[in-house]
Amino acid sequence: MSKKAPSIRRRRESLSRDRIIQAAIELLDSGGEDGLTFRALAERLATGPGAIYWHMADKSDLVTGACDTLIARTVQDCVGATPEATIRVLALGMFDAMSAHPWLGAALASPAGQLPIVRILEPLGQQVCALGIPEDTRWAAVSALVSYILGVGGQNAANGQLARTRGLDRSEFLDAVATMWSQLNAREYPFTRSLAVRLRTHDDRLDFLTGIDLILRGIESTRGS
Amino acid sequence: MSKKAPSIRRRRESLSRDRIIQAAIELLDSGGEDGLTFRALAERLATGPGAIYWHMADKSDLVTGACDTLIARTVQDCVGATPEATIRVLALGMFDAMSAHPWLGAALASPAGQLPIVRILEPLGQQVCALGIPEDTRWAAVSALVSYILGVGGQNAANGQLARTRGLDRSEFLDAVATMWSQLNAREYPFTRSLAVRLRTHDDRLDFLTGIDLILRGIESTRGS
DNA sequence: ACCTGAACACCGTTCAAGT
DNA sequence: ACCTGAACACCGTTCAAGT
Repeated sequence: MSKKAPSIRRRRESLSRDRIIQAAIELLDSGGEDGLTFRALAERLATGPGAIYWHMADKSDLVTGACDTLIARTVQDCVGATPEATIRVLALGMFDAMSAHPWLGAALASPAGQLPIVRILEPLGQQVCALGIPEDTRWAAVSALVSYILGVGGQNAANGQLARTRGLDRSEFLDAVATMWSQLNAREYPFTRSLAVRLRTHDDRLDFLTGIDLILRGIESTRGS
Repeated sequence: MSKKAPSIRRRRESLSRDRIIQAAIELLDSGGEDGLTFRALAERLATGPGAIYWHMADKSDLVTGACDTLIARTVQDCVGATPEATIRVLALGMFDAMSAHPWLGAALASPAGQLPIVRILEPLGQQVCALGIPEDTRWAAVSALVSYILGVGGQNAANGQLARTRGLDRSEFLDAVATMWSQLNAREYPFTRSLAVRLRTHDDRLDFLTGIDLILRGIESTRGS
């Protein structure tokens, strides 16, 4: 995008880690986890599978790079008026990123995602410190936030992948799950059945935020002790 | 194990869904997620890959069955003196199951895990109801608990898989992570660096329980509102 | 230094053929 | 009804060979 070389044919730019990772993200976005293949990636980059191995160690390196790029983008410039507000913004940013890239939740839960997770662990930890939480409960607070965010993300990813496999859109899928739940044995599964109704109308994003607020309240209640 | 046919050679019991799932669990336990293969499974059951397809729909069916069997075992007979105590027992049971079967966390976060998750959703939901939480915040409460449990499980699974790949035992692995964290840029990653020390000595199970208690306190603080 | 593409050792899944 | 095992269409990864 620089203006230095105005009308050079940019079709044959040489391969680079960044270009490869960008192409990997596009493949993941359009085809899910199974869509990322060395052969498909090579084709998209107009080269052979072997060329990619010159720049990337292996498939795990590819996934780590994709996660890292997206999380870095999500986390930058997240600020709110208070520590609580910033935590909410960070959490919502992750939620939205995982919604926009349904493979992200699963990838972060894989070994390849462990390094990128540090990028979200750090700012959350800083905000928890800013909340004035005593040192011995800081880890529990941050761990609860991170695990909750990743847990919700993983669930969304799994549901999205399930829906895609069956060729359903979001509301069709929710309807299918709701129907399945409402057919569960009434004596064994009263609670899950009672959720079935709620499922069709609920707002994922709002529910997610409610969960964050719940954890924040739990965190703040430890401040005095 | 019945006594009906005392000395029949039990080597050639015919295939069944249960026997296949049991073998699948053993394979997953010993070889991780990559260890479960139709060919390896067939060999262990002294048959061909095709035979398994007579009893199971596909690999996803295999994984769902394995998760379902383990969760059902974990959840049964979980009772405590109070709803809070029961929730703790349920959560710890899941934590221990995911520690004993390191592939379980990842499997539950995959599409194949969505059905088995209902088995843990239900008793948690029932206990949250028993806590007297108003209906409109029940879902947030249960969702926070389930997501947290699955999130922690997923992280443990990812770490375990990473450690296994590099042939490290638990303390060697923690040491490696702690070292990596302590080498992060001091200005960008002060919080993560401060965790590095703690990491070598912390108790996963205890930290997990602290997180559960944190969420429980958050839940209880909504009871009045 | 960087790329090519055939080849290797695997997968999940299918299916004609057997009993 | 249940099982066999060869065959198909893929994978990730390697590596001699090119430029």
